[in-house]
Amino acid sequence: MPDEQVMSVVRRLSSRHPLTHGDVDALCDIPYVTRTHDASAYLVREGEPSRDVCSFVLSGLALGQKSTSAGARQIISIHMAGDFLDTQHLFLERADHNVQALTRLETIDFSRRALKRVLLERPGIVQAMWIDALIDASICREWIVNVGARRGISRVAHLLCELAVRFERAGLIRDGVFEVPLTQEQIGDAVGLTPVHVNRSLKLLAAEGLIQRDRRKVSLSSWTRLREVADFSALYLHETTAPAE
Amino acid sequence: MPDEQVMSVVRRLSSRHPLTHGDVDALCDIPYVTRTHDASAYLVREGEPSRDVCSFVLSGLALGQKSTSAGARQIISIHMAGDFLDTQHLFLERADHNVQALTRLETIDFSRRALKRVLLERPGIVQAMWIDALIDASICREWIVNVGARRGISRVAHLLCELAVRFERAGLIRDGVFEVPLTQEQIGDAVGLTPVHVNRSLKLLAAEGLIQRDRRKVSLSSWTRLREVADFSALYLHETTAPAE
DNA sequence: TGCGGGGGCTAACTAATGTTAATGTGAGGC
DNA sequence: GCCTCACATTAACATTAGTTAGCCCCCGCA
Repeated sequence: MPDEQVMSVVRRLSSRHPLTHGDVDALCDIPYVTRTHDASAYLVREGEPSRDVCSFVLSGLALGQKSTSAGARQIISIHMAGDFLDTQHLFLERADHNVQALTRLETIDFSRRALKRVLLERPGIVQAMWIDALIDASICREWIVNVGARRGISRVAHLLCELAVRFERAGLIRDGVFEVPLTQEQIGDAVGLTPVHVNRSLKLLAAEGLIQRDRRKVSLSSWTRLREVADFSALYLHETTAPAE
Repeated sequence: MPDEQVMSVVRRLSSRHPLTHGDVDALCDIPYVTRTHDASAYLVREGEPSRDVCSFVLSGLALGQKSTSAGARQIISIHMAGDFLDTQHLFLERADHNVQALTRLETIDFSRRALKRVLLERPGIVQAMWIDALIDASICREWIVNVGARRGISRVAHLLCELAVRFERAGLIRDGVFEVPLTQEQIGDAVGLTPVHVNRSLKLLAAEGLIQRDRRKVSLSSWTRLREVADFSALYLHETTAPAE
């Protein structure tokens, strides 16, 4: 009988591509452990050999990030409950970015070797997992657009829109309110702005009545107008089940 | 006997992961046609269903790009001889970005359905192709850093470094000189700057003696110093065979 | 309860980049 | 061989975003 933790992995993969009973059984046979990481612990370091595990987030948030020689940090991905952490390194020998826990983080760590073996034997799992990795890459492309082609306030708004949609899907929103557990400096690192300018932008979004804030809790007062400012379209998230408007 | 065009695909995939004779035979059995696209022709359009072919570039350059509602265009990838064009949409139902020929472009177009079937039957090909897609995604991450965390002149320098390494690998460099077939406006669209600022930056790089320019022909006068300005490290390209320094 | 520190907030100033617009220049068409 | 057009170049000016710095507030901790 599969345990509940592995079932959340199965649910995720099934949402990407249908799995057979055999697929599910094979997944359940992969050796794994669950782990807890403290906030700000590093799971993966740029330049080091890929880990011998592949992690799936059960709770908490993690960040992907790289640094420049000038000391600037760029956040390149945000991972939440229900996301894999290592799909981008699954078949690469060396990590090209860091992965760091943002909050206390619970993960399932599968044996990478066993996972790869199962993948290569099972077309359904290959497709599900590959699709998952492709969607990560699609998000990455949208981030290039966000950071390269939009002005400050839109970048911040776009990040909020993306988090709202993804948190909603992950069940992290209660009564329209969600917590963005990023400091304003970290938001800046994600969208390519300084903390001061992030502050200005958030203040402006609130003043325009698009969002409401209380410390790090955010609620979206006008989804329509926020989307507009953010130039947000959920197409790039490739959700098969359309999220509520 | 496999023809020369398909062999260039085999070479590419073999460089990612070893293929068996059976893998090669299977690849050669996939139905394909070769096509020529005029400069600036669209191959893929954002929002449309994925094409029923998967293309591999034989010659010419292609761009991946998205637009914002404000009318700005962001180039998100550059594809040259030896690159696949569709790995990012292979298992997705809808295109999330445009793919456009930058120059006259020759491609091999494989039947997507047949390619997927062969992939799912052959672990070696899955790995080779998946690795190829993962490296595309790694480049994408570095582009986020470039556009989000570096100042103008470094962004331009970084793009030149990347093109130099990739062109070298694709055999497009003669006597240290290569042609960047992008207008300065297009360079700007790739690195998130206006054409005026790209011009300023190129002029400055030339004045500092890091590059030499003659129209769109570029040669790197000081690879070491250019790398330094660009904050360039080739790690993210995941080349297994290290390129000459 | 007092302290210490991190993060939020704001202001004043600076620097980087964008905008607009005018001019130059080379390549291809007729 | 000239015209035309797209692109490159440059300058002057406008705007956005970065920098520096100080204060405040909340929270955890002694």
